Amino acid sequence: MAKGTTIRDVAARAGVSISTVSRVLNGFTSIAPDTSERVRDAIEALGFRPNRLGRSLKAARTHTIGVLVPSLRNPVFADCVAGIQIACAVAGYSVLIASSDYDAERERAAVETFLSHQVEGLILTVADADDSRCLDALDEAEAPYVLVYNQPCGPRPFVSVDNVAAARAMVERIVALGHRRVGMVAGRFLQSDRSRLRHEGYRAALADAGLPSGPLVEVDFADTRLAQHLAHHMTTADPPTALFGSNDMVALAVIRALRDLGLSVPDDVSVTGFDGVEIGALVSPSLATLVQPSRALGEAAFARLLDQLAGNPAGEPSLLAFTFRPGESLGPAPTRAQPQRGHAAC
Amino acid sequence: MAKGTTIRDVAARAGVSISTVSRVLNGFTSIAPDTSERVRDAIEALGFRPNRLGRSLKAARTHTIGVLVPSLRNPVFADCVAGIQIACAVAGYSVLIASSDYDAERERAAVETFLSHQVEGLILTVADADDSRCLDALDEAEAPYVLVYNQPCGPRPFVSVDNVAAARAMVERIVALGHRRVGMVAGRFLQSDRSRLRHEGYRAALADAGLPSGPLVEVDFADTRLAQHLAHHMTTADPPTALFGSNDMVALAVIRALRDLGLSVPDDVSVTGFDGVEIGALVSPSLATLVQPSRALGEAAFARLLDQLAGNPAGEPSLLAFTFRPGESLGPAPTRAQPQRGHAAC
DNA sequence: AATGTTCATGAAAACGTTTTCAACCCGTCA
DNA sequence: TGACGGGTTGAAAACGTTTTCATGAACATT
Repeated sequence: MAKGTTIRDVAARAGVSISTVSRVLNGFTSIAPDTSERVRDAIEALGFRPNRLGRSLKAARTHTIGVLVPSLRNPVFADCVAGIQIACAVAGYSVLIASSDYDAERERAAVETFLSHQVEGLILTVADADDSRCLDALDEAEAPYVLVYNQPCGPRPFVSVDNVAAARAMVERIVALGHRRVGMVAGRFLQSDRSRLRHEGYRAALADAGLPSGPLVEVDFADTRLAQHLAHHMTTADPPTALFGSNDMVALAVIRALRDLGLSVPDDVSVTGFDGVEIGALVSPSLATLVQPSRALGEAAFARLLDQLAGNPAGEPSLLAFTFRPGESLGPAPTRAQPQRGHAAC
Repeated sequence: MAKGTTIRDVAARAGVSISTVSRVLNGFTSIAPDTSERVRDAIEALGFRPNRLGRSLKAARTHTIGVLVPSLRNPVFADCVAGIQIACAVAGYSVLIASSDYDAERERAAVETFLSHQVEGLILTVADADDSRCLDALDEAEAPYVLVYNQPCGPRPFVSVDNVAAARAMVERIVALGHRRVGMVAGRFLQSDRSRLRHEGYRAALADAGLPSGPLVEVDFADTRLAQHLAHHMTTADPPTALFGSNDMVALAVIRALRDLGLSVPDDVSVTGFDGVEIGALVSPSLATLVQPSRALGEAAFARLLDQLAGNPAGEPSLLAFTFRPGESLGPAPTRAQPQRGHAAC
């Protein structure tokens, strides 16, 4: 296709009008068999590829959605996007993608761009689904969207697991193994409402068990000095025997940091994650975690969006089931006889 | 913006023609200050957002690129896409994304879709850059593109590391540690020309050292029965003492499989990877690997594409530097006294 | 006072489609 | 034979922009 073959060229070559070409392209009305064939030949010969800009402009349908996630570098989002892609490919939708890096301003910018592209809908994970300028913008523009991973209190459509219940389930398992002092290492609450909700579940589970909340360490998502932060809490008189990571990436970093501190997982400290990224099962010690069905979440989000596009009302809450995945990183609480210290020498 | 505010509405409200609105929007020609302000007010009041379809159609510029990778679930690609996204955001480009799942037919389909969207260029990783229908299609359409990770023999523009040299460097380090029998676990050659090139480097390094090539295990990317395949090779009379994985995901799976076989890494068998995905540094044993600058590759690919779009000629080869990252998975060859067997009992 | 020059603006064409409307050709039915 | 109807087709409008061209006004130059 020599850089700009248009429907007009096809029409000329086939000796018909552009209307006819358009018709064989979209094929709803009846056309004479030989005409159809001539047109098809011309299309083939010229390597004609319809220009979606023209088509979309006229038809007011782009068959394109926008997907916004905090970062593709967290496998949980990459997996979800993969799910979305699969569903989109099947349904004939294209995907515009952007990452916010957990930043509200970049969320805004991305949404703005998506809207100018006339996407038919959006799937997104935002920092805070109950207080989000970009979601306000979407509401005002009356643009269909579905949140994924976010679990707002408000009426916004979302697909996720029940974060509070899931975190609670996780912590209950920790407690059941005899741990009495359980800390949490969480992604920044301001950057992740999920982190906040999981903390809520964590506290509830501990409260139910009559246990105090352990230390809470809030960390940035790409924090390289995690060991230092942890050291502070692990060298007290009564350090936690288990740490609940608000997501798998955090949990894996925690395990690494503990090892750097000379602590053994799970012999000295147990660590659990949240998300169920595939890699957690491959590492050693394997990561005990709470599995979200990431790919299914993506697919469900898209299905939900299609529903909205079809004009169906919002529908039910869309909470998907989570599961627990056991792993070597979670063991019974160590006997209290000899609390471990951070460094052998002191 | 009430679902369809157009430049015409803005013009009407501001009491000017649409040409004038367009001009303040794009702002190259001079306009009277008060006119400009009135228009700007109208835009603000109506929440007007220019429709890119119209704009792109007329201007023949979409400011959009297409990105095609085998799978976002492999962090090496996710990282690269993240790099592309950063560069795109800076340059004001939008990103259409698709995954091929290592399948040539899906590569075709994705490229076809991208072209119909009138992307200005593409960045892609294909199964085989020297024999690819989808690249042929791009060449024929005269669409600008840059390969990333692929390293074709032919004249196609690419950005990557030198796979052969990098694999060779990796294997030289293995050999330097006393390993005499080095196997390779590789992604399917048909699905990954990188895998093929790395195998080439592996063989060259062994040949240089006067060593025979060890067993080669080709695996699918989502192979769950890796342990079975490996068992076959690890239970011979003279099993390899080191395994070179063609990428980090494979290497991590190998480590896991070896553990399932009752073998210790690195005491019984050393394992190395290729890619340098972040997670490899977090796991235990940490993965010795050859680091590709994935994010930089993405950024460089986009820079290169921009160059092409600006009409600059192809330019130099674009081979980025790789580095070696040590890790616990690679140790000295075990003394040959007592070759390990797969299972304790037999 | 006549003639340029510049500046600000509007009218209209154009981008590549889809879609409405009308027209034509043919055969069928009364 | 004349009206009717279905099956095919074309002409032209429309989608929301950008851009060319033309116009008029204000101003400076002779």
